[in-house]
Amino acid sequence: MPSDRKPYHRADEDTRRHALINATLALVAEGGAQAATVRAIAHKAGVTSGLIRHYFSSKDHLMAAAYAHLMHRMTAHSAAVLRTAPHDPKARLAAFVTAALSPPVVDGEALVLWAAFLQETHRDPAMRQTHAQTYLAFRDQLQSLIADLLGHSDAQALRRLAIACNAVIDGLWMEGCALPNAFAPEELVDLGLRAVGAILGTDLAGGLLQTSPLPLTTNMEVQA
Amino acid sequence: MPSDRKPYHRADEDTRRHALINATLALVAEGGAQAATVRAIAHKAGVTSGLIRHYFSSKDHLMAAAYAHLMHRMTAHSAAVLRTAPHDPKARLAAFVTAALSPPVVDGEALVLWAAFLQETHRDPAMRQTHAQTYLAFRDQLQSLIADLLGHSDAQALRRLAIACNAVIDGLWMEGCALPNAFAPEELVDLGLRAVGAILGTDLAGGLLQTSPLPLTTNMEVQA
DNA sequence: CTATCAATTATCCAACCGCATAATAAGGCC
DNA sequence: GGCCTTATTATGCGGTTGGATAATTGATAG
Repeated sequence: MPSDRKPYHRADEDTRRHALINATLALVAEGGAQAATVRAIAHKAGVTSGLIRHYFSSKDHLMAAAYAHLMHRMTAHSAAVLRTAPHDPKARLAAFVTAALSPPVVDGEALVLWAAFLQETHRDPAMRQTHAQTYLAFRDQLQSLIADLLGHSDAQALRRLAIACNAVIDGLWMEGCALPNAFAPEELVDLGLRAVGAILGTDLAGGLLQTSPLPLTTNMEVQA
Repeated sequence: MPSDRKPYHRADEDTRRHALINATLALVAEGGAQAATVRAIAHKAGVTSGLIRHYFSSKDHLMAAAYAHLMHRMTAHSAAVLRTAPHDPKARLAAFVTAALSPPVVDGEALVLWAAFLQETHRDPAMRQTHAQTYLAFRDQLQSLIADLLGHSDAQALRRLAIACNAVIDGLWMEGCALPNAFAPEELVDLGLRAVGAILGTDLAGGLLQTSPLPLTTNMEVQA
C-alpha cells in the first residue's frame, strides 16, 4: 500500500529554527500577530505544525525568539556601522544617524513588526527584557556619540540632548517605514542629519550632503 | 419555576455603543487585539455577547468604530487647544506642541492602542482611511502653524520643516507613553519646545518656561 | 545491510472563536 | 393594567486554535 505521508529530509537544528523564525516574522509582518498561527508558520516554513513544539517549548517561546532575532538584526547593523566609521566624532554621529534612517533599518515591514511585538513586550517578561536592552542600548550609544561630539560631560544636559535626538530619529524612522514612497531616496537621512544638527547646534549634514538645496531652516527671518 | 435569566435594563443606543467601544479599547490596551474577543468585550461592557451584533454588524465594524473613536478623541483635543489659543503664531505653535506632549494625548495606554490598531490599518480599508485622515491632518496643521510663524511660504522648505518637527513630536510622544515614569512632569513638553525651536531656529520655550535651568544645547563649545 | 535513534509527520483533543437564531422580558403606549 | 415592540439574553453551530501524543521514516553508525 502506497504511503501518503509527506516526504521530508532532516535538517540541522539551526536551519529549522531559523526557518521557523523567519516564517513567523514574515507572517506577523503581512498579517499581524494573529496571522502567525502555528499552522500558518509551519506551512510557510515547509514543515508540519508539530515540529514547532519539537524546537520551541511553546508558541510563545517561538514568538520571543523571533522578536529577539528581529531586534538583534537591527542593533547588529548599527553596531557594524560604528565599527567601520571614522574617528571624527562628527562623522561618527552622522554615520550613526544615517544608518538608523536607511535600509535595512528603515523598511516597510519594520514598523508593523515593531508595533506587533510591542504589545507582547508588555506581558512576556523575556520579551520585555529584550526590548529594554535593545532600546536603552541604542539611546546610550547615541548619548555617548553626542558626548564625544560636544566634548563636555554634563550628564543631565547630555541625557536631554540624547532624548531629543533619539526622538527625531524614531519619528523619522516611523514616517520612513510607514510612507516609504513619500520621501526621496536620501531625503530622510538629510532631514535627520539637519534636525539632529539643529538640536545639537552643529552642522552634521554639511560634510556629507553639501549640495542639498534646502536648508532645514534659514535662520534669517525668525532670529531677528 | 424561577428564571435564572440575567436581569437587565434597556439603555439608549449611544450608551450601549459607547460602552462596547470603551470596553474594546480597554481590552486592546491591556491585552492586545487578540484579547478583545466578542465575549470579553461583552463581559467588560456588562452585557452578553449577542448584543454586539445587535449594535455592530460584525466584530470588525466594532473594531473600526473603536479606532475611529480613539483617533477622534485625540484630534478633537488638539483642535480644541488651538481654538482657545492666543493669536501670536509663536504661542500657538507652542500650545500645539504642548498639547501633543501632555495628557491625555500622552498616556500609558495610547501607545499600545496605536500599535495594536496599526496592523489592522494595513488591511481594513475603512480603518486605513481613518488613519490617513487623522495623521495627515495633524501634520498639515503643524505645517500651517510653522508657516504662520516663519512668515514665508516656500512649500518645499515648509514641508521639510513640518516633517522634522512632526518627527520630534512623534518620537517624544512615544517615549513619554512607553516610559511614563522616566520624565519629570513638564520635562517632555520642555524638550519638545526646545527641540522644535532649535529646528525652526526660534525660541519657543522662552516665553513659557523661562526658569528652566537646562538649555537643550548651549551652542558655545560646538559652534566655534 | 541492518539496527537504532530521533527528526518529522499524522492524528486527536479540549477550548475558544465569531456568528446565527430562538427565547424572553423590559419599558413605553393607550 | 394589558399589549406590543424590540432590546437583551440564552443556546447552539461550524471552524480554528495551541498543545499533546502516537506513528513513521530519514539519516547514521557499525
